[in-house]
Amino acid sequence: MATIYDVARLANVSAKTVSRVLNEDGPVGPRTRQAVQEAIAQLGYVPSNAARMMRSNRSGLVGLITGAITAAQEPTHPAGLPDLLIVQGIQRVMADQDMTLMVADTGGRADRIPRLVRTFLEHRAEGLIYVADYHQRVRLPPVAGSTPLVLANCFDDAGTPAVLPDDRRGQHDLVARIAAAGHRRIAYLTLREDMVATSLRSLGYRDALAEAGLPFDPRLVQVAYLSDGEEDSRILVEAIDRLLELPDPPTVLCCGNDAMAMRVYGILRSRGVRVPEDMSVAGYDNHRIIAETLYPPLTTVELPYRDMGQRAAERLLACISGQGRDEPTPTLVSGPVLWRASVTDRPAANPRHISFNGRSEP
Amino acid sequence: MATIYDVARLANVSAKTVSRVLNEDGPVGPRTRQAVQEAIAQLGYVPSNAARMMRSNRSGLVGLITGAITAAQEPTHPAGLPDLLIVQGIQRVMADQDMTLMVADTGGRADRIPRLVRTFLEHRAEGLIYVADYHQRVRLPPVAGSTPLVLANCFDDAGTPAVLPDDRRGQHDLVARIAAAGHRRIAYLTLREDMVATSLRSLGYRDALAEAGLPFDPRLVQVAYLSDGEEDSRILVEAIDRLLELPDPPTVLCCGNDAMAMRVYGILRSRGVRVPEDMSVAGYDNHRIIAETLYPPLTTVELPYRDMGQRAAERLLACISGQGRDEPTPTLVSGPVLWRASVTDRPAANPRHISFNGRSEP
DNA sequence: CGGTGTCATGTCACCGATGACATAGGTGGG
DNA sequence: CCCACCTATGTCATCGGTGACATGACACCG
Repeated sequence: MATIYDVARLANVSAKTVSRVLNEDGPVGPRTRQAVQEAIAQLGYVPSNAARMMRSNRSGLVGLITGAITAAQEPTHPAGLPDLLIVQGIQRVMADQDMTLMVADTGGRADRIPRLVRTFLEHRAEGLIYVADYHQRVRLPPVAGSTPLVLANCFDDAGTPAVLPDDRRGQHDLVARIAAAGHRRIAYLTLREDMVATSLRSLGYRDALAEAGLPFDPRLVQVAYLSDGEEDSRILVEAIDRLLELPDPPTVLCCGNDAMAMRVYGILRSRGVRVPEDMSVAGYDNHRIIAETLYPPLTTVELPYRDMGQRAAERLLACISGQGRDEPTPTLVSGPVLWRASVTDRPAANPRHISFNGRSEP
Repeated sequence: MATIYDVARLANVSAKTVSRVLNEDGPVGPRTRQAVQEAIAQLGYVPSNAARMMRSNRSGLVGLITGAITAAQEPTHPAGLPDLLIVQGIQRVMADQDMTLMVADTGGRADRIPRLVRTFLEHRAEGLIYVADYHQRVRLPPVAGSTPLVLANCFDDAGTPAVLPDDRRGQHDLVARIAAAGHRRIAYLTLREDMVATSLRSLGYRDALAEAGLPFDPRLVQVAYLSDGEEDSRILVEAIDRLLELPDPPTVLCCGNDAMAMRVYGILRSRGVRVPEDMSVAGYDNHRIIAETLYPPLTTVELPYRDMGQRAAERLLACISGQGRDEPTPTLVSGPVLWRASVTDRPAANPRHISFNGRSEP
């Protein structure tokens, strides 16, 4: 690859003059500039960032560490790739700032993180972002040096700047909206209990009930986590059957995520329960391919991954420029409720108790 | 950040000796090595890749350009993010080779590509990969210099090395398997006709019919592309209704992708047609969150994105090392048929003609 | 006991760009 | 008319590593 000296020789000027043309530094005569630009074009010269960096000490690089890319293939996370939307949001902000994003993937193995961090430090990344695939607590090895770190979709105990989804508020907004639509018996099928999102959303659910003046009925809350295996839908089936058999059954099922809602559609149909005529269903995540393609389209809450990425990027840039005071408060990001046809606006006051028998259709 | 000279001073040796310890170059005395390592640890020293690169001329970087990350948000591509799996496959191979992947996103605007390429060249990336979000023909600006380029999920007219899904074979394998299961009337609901995948898969469909000794009936092939808008499901509904009204209706519907299959489930159910008892359904892509979560689970063809990424990465590495002769032949990658419960293994020989009336359930 | 390796380490130049400073004309004010 | 000043350009050192080569201290061999 051609160097600045090759250009200088071809244009019959000094390397410094070429540098001036490139960076619009000091004054350059019009015909000299012309000659230099022609030489650059002719040689296909592209300046070397490495050499530049040695003097300026600015790499223009930001490192991103995620388990997202690889984790998506693991059956552990059936939800798939939504966390990559975070990467998207980050990428966009960085591109606007002329920063280049370097992406590394843990391959699902946390023990690789130190090596990745080291690689980024070798490239003198100006900051690092760690993106988790779902809202969780993490414990990362300390980053050597003064390179700032921001956590996205996760947090730690060390007060590292973090950007998190506002699960409590999201579930609250959804349930509040559902209550406003006239529903009084609102069931909640939760994800695994040990997930951060589950406990936060449960709080949001109760917040909204209280605000709406509705009583909290523990029988309406069921843990119905589905991992990948098919047999696990048994848990979900049983949970739904229990709800349907209640003397005063719910008129709407809020699901832990959209994938669960999709299964719920199938299960309800196999019971002869129509969605939304007999039973409304709501999800969480706004996993669009599901929510928009299902029939009827699914009412859900946007999990604002892209916004979170954007906020994380902005927070990191603030840290890099040194302006951002290192407030340990996590940034909470909330998304809107997306009201679609899967939840009726005026539920029947007292829906008839629906009988069913096994999996056969009515 | 500490330099090699800081380490040298602290360890009372020359910088070169530190370099030797780091790279296990020439011989170093045991106590000297010890002292150097302690100094490195104490200072948290990390060597600068930029400085290293200036001499060795090896950056260890590979540039990846994609519209994937941003395009996923656009409503144009309801399929979402599967192409990111390609990135995943690439990432894995590169990590194994101690290469760092730099990812840039076009934000859906092709006019940004030259700038991104330039950035990568400034960083002296040793090779570039362009990843498209669906199988298509592209036209990229030429990459200045001798930096090799590989196309993934797309191809051009210039003979640039490319890695592509074997759509023809995939559809063939699926239809062949379905025919082997005893189906004789196999319908095909295609994606948009102008897509590369559509024409290739149509060929595969006909290949398989011919092999199985089944006649080709043009009435069984319907263009049923669904873009994002809801009203477009009308096209799909009409296509299905036409098929159901045939005097000799199909026993199985092959869909252009899994998302379409998901809609087909809903439409069939609204017609009182049971899946798979009355009608089998197959998809394409193995979009796992759909295929595995639907009830019944969806028979589909794996679109081997991850493999494609891997192959693209390997091909690029071959180009970089100069071994790989620049064969302009595209690499075709095929994925397996995933046989699940949505297609019956022994269809009724002559399924009764199913009557329906509008959207009401039976 | 001198020559010849080998080991352990140091010296120096160089990779490609740029900052600090120098220099050579031309221009205008006092 | 001379000097201060601006414009256009060049010179040189430097950033942080590493390759090429040098050096000093032993050890081994004939």
